[in-house]
Amino acid sequence: MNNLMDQSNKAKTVRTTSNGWMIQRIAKRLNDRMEQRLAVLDLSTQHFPVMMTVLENDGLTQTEIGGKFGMPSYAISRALDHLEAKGALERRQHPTSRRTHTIHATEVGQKLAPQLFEIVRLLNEELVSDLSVQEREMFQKILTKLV
Amino acid sequence: MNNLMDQSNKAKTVRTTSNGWMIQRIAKRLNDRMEQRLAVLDLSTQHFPVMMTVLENDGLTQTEIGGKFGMPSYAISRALDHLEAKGALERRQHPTSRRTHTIHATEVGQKLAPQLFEIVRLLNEELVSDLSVQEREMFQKILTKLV
DNA sequence: TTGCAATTGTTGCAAATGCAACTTATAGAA
DNA sequence: TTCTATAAGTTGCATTTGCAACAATTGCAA
Repeated sequence: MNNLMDQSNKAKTVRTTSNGWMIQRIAKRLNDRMEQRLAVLDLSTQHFPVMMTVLENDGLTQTEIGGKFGMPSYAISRALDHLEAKGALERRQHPTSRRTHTIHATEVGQKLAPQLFEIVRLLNEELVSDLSVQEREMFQKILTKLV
Repeated sequence: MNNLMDQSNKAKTVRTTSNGWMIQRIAKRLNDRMEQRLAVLDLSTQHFPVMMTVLENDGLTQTEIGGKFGMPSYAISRALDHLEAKGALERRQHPTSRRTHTIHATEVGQKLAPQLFEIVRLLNEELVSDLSVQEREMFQKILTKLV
């Protein structure tokens, strides 16, 4: 009986102090909000990092894109299918390798950029709205260390 | 042309400074490791919070469990199906409401508790292993504020 | 020069998930 | 007392995702 009280207390301690659990909670909330805002642009959080990576580096291969943030090739392929279908990106034949594509933003894709940046800015602002300036600086420093 | 350089630089800035993006990266890594460790116990990250909630509060209804951490009823139902099938939890008839269940940990479920606590402890330790004591304290304080 | 292990990317299929419709039951307004 | 809106929970179905098999291609060791 005392042992069950121990377990109950431990479970409560996990819920209230586990950094991992809190990060998951926060990440889920962020992801849900991100999905909402991206849906308006006919995008999802699967498309977003691909789009952003190509906006930063025009001409990467699919393997390189996936390598930038750990997304498997089948998911890259599917995200590109969607982004290509909506005219935001295009696959081009690699100059020297017939089995490889290079991925390029189109004008449509470039026009998405400011909207994506704005979504990011707003969600990040909302995320830290209750933190002091010092806490914000420390938070970013720590996150940078953990990534 | 200059505008494309701007967008490329902005995309890079997002990648390297966005708290939201970094949180998503960290959360994904944590989730992946959690899935790995839970798989050994024939559990997933969908089952974990349900199990932990019941270990903390024996006898909650499904609606109450879902309300604790924002999990929809159909997902609670499915997680309970699995946990019940593996003998870790049991649904009981609510004493005064025929359409409601109360959820209880079984002995099998209670035996899972120390293993779950240990998984949490190890992953949390690994998470902050590169942080100083001061950074760890600040990090937890900030996360508690953001949740 | 040749052969094969590895690479790049795609896709079929099974499993998981999101959603809405559904059933049974109940609280409370009329 | 009766009726209905809401509640608790389940599940069918469409969509998404994970995985592994696959085709075409290439780099490099033998």
